[in-house]
Amino acid sequence: MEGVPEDKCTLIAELVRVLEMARQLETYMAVQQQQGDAAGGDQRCRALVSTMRACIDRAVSCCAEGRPDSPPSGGDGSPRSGVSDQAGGEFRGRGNAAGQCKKRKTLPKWSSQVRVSAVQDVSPLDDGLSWRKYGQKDILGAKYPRSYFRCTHRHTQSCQASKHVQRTDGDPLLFDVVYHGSHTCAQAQGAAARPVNQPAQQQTDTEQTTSPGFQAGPAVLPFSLRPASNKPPGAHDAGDGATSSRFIATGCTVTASPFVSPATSECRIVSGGYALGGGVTMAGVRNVPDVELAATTNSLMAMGQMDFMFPLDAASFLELESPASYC
DNA sequence: CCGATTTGACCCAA
DNA sequence: TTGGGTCAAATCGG
Repeated sequence: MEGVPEDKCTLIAELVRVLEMARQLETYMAVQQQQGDAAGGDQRCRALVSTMRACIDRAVSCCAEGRPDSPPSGGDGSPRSGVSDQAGGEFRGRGNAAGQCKKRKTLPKWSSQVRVSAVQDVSPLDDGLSWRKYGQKDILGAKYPRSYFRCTHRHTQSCQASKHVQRTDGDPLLFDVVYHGSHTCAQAQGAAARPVNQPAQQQTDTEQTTSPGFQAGPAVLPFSLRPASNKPPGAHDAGDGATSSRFIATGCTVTASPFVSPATSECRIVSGGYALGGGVTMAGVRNVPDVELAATTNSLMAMGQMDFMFPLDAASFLELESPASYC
């Protein structure tokens, strides 16, 4: 976080280029639509896409190479978000008589971004697992409070999983979801709880196709967005594996939410955990192009428009983005 | 009555 | 000292 290393400069440059191209692409497409000029525009679009991919490729390479020193804020990753809920979280905490955890232990963590179709529509945030809200906090500089969830079975099954959810400032429809630790409870055993950063977990493919089905039931709406009525009825061990893990299994960027409302919702994994790489923090990985850009709305939102095209080349492109490959 | 949510207070890392 | 993360009592709802 101090000086900007060369790698990062390159990275930034590449990202800027991609951004610019995205804008151009957007413009071309808009023109196409108006003029019905499919031929010429199409070629230009292809060229742009190709170049963009190359840029992203280089950017990802930069990430990978710069990784060793990438833990930007402190060795263990984000300094603030260090998690204290580890196994046996019960004995942590104030007073901490046990005193066995002087330092907050950092669990593997990864984040995703979830876009909802409407402010009150938080169903895409349901990852199929049962979470219990244990806190909410206003975050300095953030418009919206951050909600804290932990696995419902934390005490009964010592499941360490927890997650933080927060609306992004720029886009109220976009949520930042940060997962800490992986589910070890029974509901996760089935299929769900695999950390999204475990790409080998290919069991998600089936879920993908069934996504609407498992969601059909009462959705978990663990957010305070909703009116006072609490307790989402469907929040228990659905065991329906529909979790964030599916995101990662298919790559980092998934458009058209695999979850509930594919039409409008959108989820994307922002980062891989550093469990694999042993040091890459989310902050570091957030440099992944489409991710960061998507999170940063405003003028950068042009990238958001591009999402639809990534899946076209998803195979190769996503490989680059697979957290395991560089995290 | 039981389990989930809310919310103020506390703990701890930076 | 500050602010993020967590605890736990109070409250709510089925």
